[in-house]
Order: sequence, then C-alpha cells, then structure tokens
Amino acid sequence: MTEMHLRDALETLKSTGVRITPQRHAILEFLIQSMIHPTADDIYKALEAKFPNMSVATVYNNLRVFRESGLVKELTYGDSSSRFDFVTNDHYHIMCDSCGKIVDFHYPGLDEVEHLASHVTGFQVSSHRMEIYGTCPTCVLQATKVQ
Amino acid sequence: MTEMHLRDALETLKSTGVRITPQRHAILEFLIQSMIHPTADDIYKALEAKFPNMSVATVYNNLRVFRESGLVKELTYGDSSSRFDFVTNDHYHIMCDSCGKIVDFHYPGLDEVEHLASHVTGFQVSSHRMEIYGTCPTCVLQATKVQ
DNA sequence: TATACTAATTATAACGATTACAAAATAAGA
DNA sequence: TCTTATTTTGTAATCGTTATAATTAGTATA
Repeated sequence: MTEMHLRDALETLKSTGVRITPQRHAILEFLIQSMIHPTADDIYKALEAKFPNMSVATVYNNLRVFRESGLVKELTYGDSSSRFDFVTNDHYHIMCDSCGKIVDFHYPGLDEVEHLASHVTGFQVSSHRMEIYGTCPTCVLQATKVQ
Repeated sequence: MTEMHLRDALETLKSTGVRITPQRHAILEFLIQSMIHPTADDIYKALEAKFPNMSVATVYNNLRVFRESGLVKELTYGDSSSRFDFVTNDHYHIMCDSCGKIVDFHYPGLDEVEHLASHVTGFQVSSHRMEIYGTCPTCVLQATKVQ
C-alpha cells in the first residue's frame, strides 16, 4: 500500500520535471507512513538520523513542491505551525482540543453547501475546508479519572 | 443595531470583571462596524488617528480578551495573519482565492456531520469549522477582461 | 561512462506576526 | 478623592517560515 503510494508519488513528480533526491524520497516516505499529520519540524527531527546535514529549508522547500504537485495538503491552524497530510482519498479531520491529535474520517462531500454558497454570494466555488473539534476518547477518559 | 451589539458586548465584559478602557471600546466598535474581517494590523491602523499612542500589543491583548469572552472569533488561514470576526449569529465564510475578500453566508449548521464524526471516531464533539474557497464576482470579471 | 546543464541542498540571515516583560498610566470601587 | 489591581505602552524576544548565495548533485545527452 505504502509502496504503491510512494511509487505513484515519485512518478507524478518525475513527470512534471521534479528531480528525485534522497531527501525528497525520505520526506515523502515519512509522510505516507506517518499517521500523525506531522509539522515541518516533526519531519525534520524524524529524518535527522538518516540525514544529519539536511536543512530545515529543504523540508519546507519540498513540502511546498509536494503541495504544488497536489501530493500533499497543508493543514493550518491558528497558533501553532502547519501540519502536512499526504493526499490519498478525500477525507476530513477531527481534532482533539486537549491533546491536538488529528483523526481522519470520511464523509460524502459537502456539495450542497458549496452550491448554496455559490448561489448566494455569486462566487465561483473551487473548494472547501471542514474540520471538527472535540475531545478524543483518551482525553475524555483522563478528564473523568481526575475527579 | 451596532449600538445594541456594542452595549451588550460592553455589558458582557463588565460582568466578568473586565475594565472598559477607551481602547477596548474603540476596538470593539470597529470590529462590530467592520465588514472586512480585519487583521490585528488593520485594527491598529484604523485606530491610529484616534489613538496615536496605542501599542500593537494592546490590540493583540484585547483581541485575546474578547476571544476568551466569546465576543470575537479568530479566523486562521495558512500564510497570512489571523482575522477577527465579531460573533453575532452563526454564519460561515466564503473566501476569494484571488483577492482575499471574505463574505458571510448562512447555512443551517452541519449537525449531521458532527454526529457522524462523533460516532465513527468516538470523539466528544464540541464544534466545527467550515469555509468555502473560490473566486469572487469581481475577480471573475477581471479574469475575463484580461483575455 | 563522462560531460554539461540546471535544479536542489545547505547554512545562514532576514522576515513578519505574535508574545513577554517591566515600568508607567488609569479604571472603578470604597 | 484615594487606593489598588488592571491595563497600556514601548521594546525586546520568540518562533515559524522564507530569501539568499554558494556548493552540490540529478539527469539528459553524447
């Protein structure tokens, strides 16, 4: 599965004239295998052992390249830094207010809202963003224990 | 209308022991009357004439106070700075990819998605965020003109 | 395989939004 | 009016991210 995604991703990059460097390979591999929706710094730290000389700039540069190729999605929140998500099939995110964990879930797409918004505002709609916030099971449990 | 909102807002603040300063009054007033979902800097610049000595820190401090009182909502996007929205009735935003303009629109709330997400992930859901992106009528028009 | 060309990496400085801090000013109740 | 805790101010610091320029390294071609 991961193998497949990685090979496809590399193929996509190559076909648009993007060179495959060991760093790019490693960052993509990490993103695909990662379940934590990592920040740029997470990625930098995770690959430190394998690439002791890699620069943070390389991580950021490549995340931008991947984003522009449509391979990766950037998730932005207020205070903290951006998180990055390898694009597979469409899914939404639910985020824990307490520990910050992000979990994927599927939903049939909000075409109706897009249509209504377009109708009401006259915008030409291109996309939408939706996230749900709450408390994850683990944090709910801990909150009950404390009392 | 604006008068009403402002008086209510000041009352809310007072009742939780927050002092009403001229700066707070002015920032709130500007937020209520503003249609542009301003950034902290927008607010700072807008009040420069009336408060030549006001510090940016004051703007940020008070926006935090207002947010914590539930009077103001912070809208965060990737690249640029946060935008602030005086909380009235529930509405969503549609944003122009080209010029950055944000327009409000109403929609009956996405209870169904919240329920499903809760069911599937086991989270205790508290809220959600939804935005639509596209091109505003003005920018669509300009794009056609150029050709 | 060697060469050449261009893109990518690195290290570091710069940037911009936001926050921390300490001193001075001030709102609001007694 | 007086008192006191809160708020404002000015400035420095922080942190994520980007710009820059020199070095290194993919990859197409011969």
